[in-house]
Amino acid sequence: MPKKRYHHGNLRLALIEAADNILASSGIEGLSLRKVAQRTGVSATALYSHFADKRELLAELATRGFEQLSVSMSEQGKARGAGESEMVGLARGYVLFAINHPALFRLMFGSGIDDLLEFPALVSAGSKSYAMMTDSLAREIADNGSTTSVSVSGTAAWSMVHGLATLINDGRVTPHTCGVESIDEMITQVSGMLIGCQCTGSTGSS
Amino acid sequence: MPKKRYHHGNLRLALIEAADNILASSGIEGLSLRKVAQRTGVSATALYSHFADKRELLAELATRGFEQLSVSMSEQGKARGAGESEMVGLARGYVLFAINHPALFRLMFGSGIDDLLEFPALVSAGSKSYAMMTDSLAREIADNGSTTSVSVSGTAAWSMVHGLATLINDGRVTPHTCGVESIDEMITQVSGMLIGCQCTGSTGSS
DNA sequence: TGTACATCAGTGAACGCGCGTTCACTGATGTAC
DNA sequence: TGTACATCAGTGAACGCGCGTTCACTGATGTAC
Repeated sequence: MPKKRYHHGNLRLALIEAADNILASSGIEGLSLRKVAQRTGVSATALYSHFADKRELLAELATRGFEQLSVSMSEQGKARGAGESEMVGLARGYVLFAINHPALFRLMFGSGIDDLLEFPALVSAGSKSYAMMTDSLAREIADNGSTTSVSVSGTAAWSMVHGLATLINDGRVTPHTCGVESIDEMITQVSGMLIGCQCTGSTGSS
Repeated sequence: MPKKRYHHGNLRLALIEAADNILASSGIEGLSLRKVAQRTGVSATALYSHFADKRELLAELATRGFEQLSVSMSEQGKARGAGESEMVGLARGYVLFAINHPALFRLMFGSGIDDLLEFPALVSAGSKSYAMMTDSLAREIADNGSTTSVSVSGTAAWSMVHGLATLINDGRVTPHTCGVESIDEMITQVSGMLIGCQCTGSTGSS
């Protein structure tokens, strides 16, 4: 590929990757179209041949983020240690993705994109991680004969995992506050409590 | 109090309240000093007699937010239903605060303020909610003779409650996806699983 | 009680900045013949 | 194989905007005497 051509070749992909890098290093508020263009070595407006506007670029980033999240979850789900439930593996994949891509994770879940319902690919990619968790959980529950409903357990599991990821990224919990040695141990210990949850159910009566 | 005076009387408080209203209605990205001044009926720069810069105002908002959060938790902790553990009450107070003040909640935990360690009042107010949870949890655990460490249980509990609040605010879970009738039932059901967690501990061996 | 004066809360014009987006354009490319 | 031409990716100047912050200032206030 020669050094300088008028046509880029695959500008769309190059723009996405540049945006991804800027997002990772400067956060969502540091991500401007002008910086994306500059890093790609292209005029500030070349981007409009590939995206309608900024929101469309952000939606693309978020969609790809959800795909990476699913990959991370299923990888860790397969690679889990002996005696660990699949749920713990998925949880580890979820949290590891979040702490390796904090700004992207924030973009995916935060209100960074106004009307995300306008982007069906984003919505469906987003649902996939939840489905992976609840499917796995349904299997565990069936094995255990628990009485707790899958949808409540699924919400609780997703909440715990998502909350842990968020609190770590925001610096609110650390291995030190959790009384363990490493982030990895924190993930394992906390997500290990998930199975305990759906075995015993709530102690609240009423 | 006469209608128009050169000196406001309590401009600092009025600015904080205006900022709070704008935050609630327009979100963090819609909150500018000029709008705060305009809503307060004061020149754009009057604010600088009371705050060093925008960050200081945001830090004040977040600090007050944490104080409100603590109040909500202890109120709901006291008002909990018969048979419910204190933990469930605290969790309900936490989530209700979050969904009643979504933008403020995001400011408090998100990375909206650059160097929040510079604001000791904010840091200590922020720690209080966590302490309330872990203290309550420590009491429950002592009652139950569980073997799980308080710090791991505390992290797990906070994670679940914080995650639920966040996912509700981001529109990722709803009563419908959770298979229940109302937000309130969702809070009760999900946070009710907390006690189950610290009773049984992890099933993971290793 | 009346006056002089220091204090400082609030003013208003102005600054420089980076932003997303528009517009008419230019030039490289691939295809039809 | 060579040429004409339609396509459209990428250009560059310009737009209007709202922003945080600065600066020298003004005028209300409370206090000392």
